[in-house]
Formats: sequence, C-alpha cells, structure tokens
Amino acid sequence: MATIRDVAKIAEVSVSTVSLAFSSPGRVSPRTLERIRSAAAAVGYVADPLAQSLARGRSRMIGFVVGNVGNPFFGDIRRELENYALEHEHFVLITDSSGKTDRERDLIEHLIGLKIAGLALAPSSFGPDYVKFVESIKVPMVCFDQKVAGIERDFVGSDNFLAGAMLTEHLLQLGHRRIAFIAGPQHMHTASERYRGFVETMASAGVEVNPNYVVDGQFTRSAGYEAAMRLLIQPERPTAILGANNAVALAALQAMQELGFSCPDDISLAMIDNVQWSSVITPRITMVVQDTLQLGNIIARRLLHRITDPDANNEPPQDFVLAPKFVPGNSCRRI
Amino acid sequence: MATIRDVAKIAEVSVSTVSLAFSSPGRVSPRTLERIRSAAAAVGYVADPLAQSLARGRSRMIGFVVGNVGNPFFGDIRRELENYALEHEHFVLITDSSGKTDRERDLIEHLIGLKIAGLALAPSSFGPDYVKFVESIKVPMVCFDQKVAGIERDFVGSDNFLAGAMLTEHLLQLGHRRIAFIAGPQHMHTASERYRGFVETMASAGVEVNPNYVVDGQFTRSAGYEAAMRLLIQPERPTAILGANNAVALAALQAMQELGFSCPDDISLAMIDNVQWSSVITPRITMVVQDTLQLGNIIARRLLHRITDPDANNEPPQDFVLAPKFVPGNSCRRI
DNA sequence: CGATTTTATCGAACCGGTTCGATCAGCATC
DNA sequence: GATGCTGATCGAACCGGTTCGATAAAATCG
Repeated sequence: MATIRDVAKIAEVSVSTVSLAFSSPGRVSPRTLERIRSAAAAVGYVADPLAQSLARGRSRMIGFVVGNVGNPFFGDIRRELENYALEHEHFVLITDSSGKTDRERDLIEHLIGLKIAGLALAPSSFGPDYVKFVESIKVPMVCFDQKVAGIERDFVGSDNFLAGAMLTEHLLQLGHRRIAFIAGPQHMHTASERYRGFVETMASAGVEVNPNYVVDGQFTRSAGYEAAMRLLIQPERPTAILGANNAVALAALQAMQELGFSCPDDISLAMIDNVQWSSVITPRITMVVQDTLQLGNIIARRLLHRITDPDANNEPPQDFVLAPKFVPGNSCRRI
Repeated sequence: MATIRDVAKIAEVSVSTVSLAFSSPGRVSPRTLERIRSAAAAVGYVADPLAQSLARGRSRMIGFVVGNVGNPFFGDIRRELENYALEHEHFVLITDSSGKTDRERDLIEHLIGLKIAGLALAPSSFGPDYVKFVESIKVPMVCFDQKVAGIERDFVGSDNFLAGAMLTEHLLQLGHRRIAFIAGPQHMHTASERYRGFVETMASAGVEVNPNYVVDGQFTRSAGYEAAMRLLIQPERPTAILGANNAVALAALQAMQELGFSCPDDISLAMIDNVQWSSVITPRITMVVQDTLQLGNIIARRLLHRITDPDANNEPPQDFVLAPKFVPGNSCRRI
C-alpha cells in the first residue's frame, strides 16, 4: 500500500501539501495539484481511512443500531439510509442488539470507539438510566421507531395512536363490538400508543372494552400465542382480534388455526405492521402499515444534515411523525 | 478521554510498559502491573481501538457480507457468528450488498480499509474476474452458502443436490409423475445443484422430465411468479411443483391462489429453504431446510480459528457440507 | 565471587494520516 | 526602493497506540 509519503516523494512536495491537495484542492496551485494527482494515480494511493479517522477524530461511518436487522421494517429503513449515506460518501455499519439493552450499549460504545460520524438508533429500552446513557452520547444522532420519554434527540416514527385507532374504527364499522386486543409491552411508546388508540376509539364509539379481551402479547410470537390462546378459550369469545404488531397477530392466527377456528368466518383479525410474504398468508390480513421508505428517508436526511452541517448541533431536536396507511385484506368480516 | 500517556504518568512508568501491561500482562512485574491497573481504573482508561488498529495493522472486527441481511437464513448465521465472535472478543460488522456485485466489492474494500481481522462472505457472483477479486483478498476468510468454482477458501454450506433429491423423491413416493421445477439461476452453485438433484432423482426413478415443466424463477419473487404462471396455464398441468427456493415457491403459491387452484388438492407444492412465519401459511409447505445454526457455528469457529491461530494460514482450505433436513407439511397430496 | 543469562523497563521509531504556525516568493502600494 | 499583503508550500507536532532493540538490575551458574 502506498502511503502519503510515497506520493509526496514522487510529486516532490511535502506531505502536508499532499494532504491539503486531497482535502481542499482549491488551496493548492493547479500545477502542483496536477503533479500530486498523477503521482497518486501512478502508485494507486488511497488514503487510509483508519489513519484519517485517528488524526481527524472522526470517521465517515454511520452506526445503525436496531434490535433485529432481520425485521423487514428495519430492513427498509436500513436500505434507505445506506443508499442516502452512500451518495454522501458515508458508510453504514449495521449492528444488531437482539433487543438486549446490555448488548446495545456495548455496540454503541464500540461504534463510538470507531469514531462514527453519526448514529441511527432504534432504542431498545427506557427509564432514567437508559435515558442518561443515550443523552451522554455526543455523536450526532437520530432516534427512530420507539419514542422514549426524556431523550432529547431527533425522532422519526409513525403515529401509533392513529394506527390503533384506524383498525379499531374499521372493526367497529363492520359491526364488531366484542373486539379483543393483544397488546405489546406498555413501557414501549409504540405499544402504549397503539393501545391508547384502541381504547379511545372504543370509548368514542360508546363501546365498552371487556377487560378479559385485553391480553399482553409482549410483541413476541411466543407470548402472543399464549395470549391468543387465553382469548380463544373463553366461553364468550371475541368476534375480532386486533394484534398490536405483526408477531402477536400471526401468532393469534396460528392459534386460531390450531383450535379449528376459521378466520374471518369465526373470528376477524387485524394487525399493525406488515410482514414479508403477507400476500400468501391465508386470509390476507387487514393491516395498517408504516411508510418505511419515507421513514428511512427522513432518518437519513436528518442524520446526514446533522453530520455535515457544522452548525446543525445548535438546532433543537425535532420529531417527525408520519401517518400509517390502511391496507385492507380479507381477514375481517362484517357481522 | 484518557490516553495511554496519562496512565503512564500516573503509574510512573513509561508508555511502552503500559502498553505491555495490557497486551501481555505476564511480562510485567506484579507490582507495576497493579500500579498500572489502578491508574487506568482511576482515569477510566480504555485503549482507543482505532489507534490500536493503525499501529497493529489489524483490528478485532470481523466483516460479514451478504446479499440480504433481512433473509432469515443469513440472520441465523449472523447471530451465531456474532455470539461466537463476542465470546472471543471480536466484533461483527454487518454489511448488505443488496446482491449487487459492485457494491459487494466496495463494501469488502471498505472493510479491508478498516483492517478487519477476518471476513465471512456469501459470494454474490462468479466468473474469472470475481474469482480473481476474491482470491486477492488477503484477510482470513470463510465463504458460505454459495460455492464458487475457483475460489480456494474455506467453504461452509449445505448439500443442495441432496435437498433437491429429497423433495423429488418425496413427490415420487406420493405417486407424482408430472413434477414441475422452478429453478434458480444456473450459474449459482446452489441453484444448479438443486436442479441436478431433481433431474437425477427423476432419472433414477425412470420418470421423464417434461421440458415444459422446468422454468426459471431466478430465485426471486417476481420471476418466480411469472414462471409459476407459465406452468399453470399449460393445458396439461403438473400435479406437483418443486420450488428451488422459498421465494419462487411462495410466488408459485400466490399464483395458484390467484388462479383459483387449491394446494394441495389441485397441485402439490414443495420448497427448499424455510421462511419466517411458514407455520401460519396455509397450507404448511413441505420443505427441506438448512441447519442454519450449525452452519453459522461452523463458519464462526473456522473463521476465528484462522484469525487467532497464527499458523492457520498454512492449513489448506476446507469444505464443510451439511445435510439438509426434511420438514413435512401438508402441501403435498398422494395421488 | 565473577561471568552469564534472565527479567523488567525504557526510549525511540513507527503506523499513516491532519493541522497549524512559519516561511518565502511574488506582487501591489505609497 | 522599502513596506505590507497574499497565496503556496513546508516542517513539525500531533492523533493514540505498538514494537523492538537497548539497558540496567536481578537471578542463575560454575
């Protein structure tokens, strides 16, 4: 590998001039610039990014930290960020915390050690300690998906209240009254907002929520399955189930299938968030989806803005909340 | 941030001794070691990984390059690698080439610029140029999934011939003779092997393969859909379809549903590779799955071995080929 | 007890860049 | 013709570590 000193020697200039020639070509005379460029081309010189990062104190890498890179929701966002970053000569380092807060912390610290230019984080936790940790991160950052109370950073996400409300309203319109809700962990903002959307829409319609119809699915497949089973063995079954996310809803579908219930004939089902291959699942589930591409795009723009614009760190943190979209399927029946 | 010189000053030793104390504590006297450790603890010293990498010429990071991190197949492998790497104080950088060879190349070069200790690569291409490029990589590496002719590196993958053969045999046992095959790109080793498994098993059973029943699905959803449609509009339809991967098989299921065919009553379906939520897809598709956890484990061990064992680079490259597993569903009917 | 080996520590060079103050030539100004 | 200014270039220090040969003290040996 050719170093900057090799180039300097060949071009017969000092090392600092070579450095200058690449970082701000305008400040070098056209003649020497040309000499340096051809010398660099001759030996195939490419600046060592590691040495640059060490000297500059920052790199051109962006950290992307989520709980599950396999989730297509995060996948879409990641792809948008990658493309946008690439256009601006930045490079995305993807990491996966498996939803574990400890590992997330390790990953972030590792990334900071690599002197990343910026961080896109889908927070995995909440609470004072967590907020303190996130607030201590001095790298430009954008949080997304999960709004955490107390974190004063840019946030990009969807209107989860609306998501819950839309599906509830849809089921009410179809004549359902005995609507069950498989909730997520209430400390998560997305989960509590979706639940609030359900509860308040029911209240607005003057329909009472049966406490037995609200179960906790933890946003996971296994807990969702158990929760659904509890719903389905009740003597007075709900006529419709609303899953607060894709995992619990599909777990409910599985439970229904295993118990021999037909969807939507026996029980209707609706969910928040898409899954891969949703179109080949029978029935096609009525859902509300987030505009992942748009979310990714905003995250990317906002983060790159904070990274590249020198006085962007004076700008106050801002929230970007997008409306989700209703996607009808055939899993909800009029009664 | 405290630097090594701060620690040296407090512990009243030289910088080189501090460095030594952390890299090989045995070569420092117990007394000074203790002084250095407490000094480091006092100021919260942590070695800057960037500076270390620069000085050492290599880091403790492992590059993971695949075409689609969202694919659960790669997800399982990634998780195994991450866990194993973490146990050995290495850190996995995940990157996604979107299946594009150009981007893959950029990513790899970027990673090499970061002086990664090792590379786990699921090759996205083939051919002399590609082989030359991969062979030029001097970092310890393990290839997986796709066996590429000419690349002399460790390889970890599944027996794809067997995968194709198992499902073909299963369909033959059920009495099927008009079996269609939705193939993948034949330049890919996995695709051609699966196809070979189909063809040879048919031949062994003395059943002729109808050329109209072999279509190219490119391993993608869209091409698979078109290919399936071509199969389904034929006057003499196949009684069973074998999808060479999950995408083409599920695309075929979708096509069948849209044309009003019932699976398995009208047409049976089997596929290679699992998908998330396969258990809630109706019918549950009979498939052959790869042992992703085992694959990931072998990749991790092999790579870490090559990284940490100094004379491992003398070891010749080795192939690890695992047998896939048959997972019965209810998508194949006896006729 | 002197000669030799071992052990602990150090200084300096190095990894490959960036950055900033100094220098110097060229040019305009008075 | 002396003075002041500008733009191009340079040297040196620095980023934060590692590594290796040198050195001095301690341990081993005959």
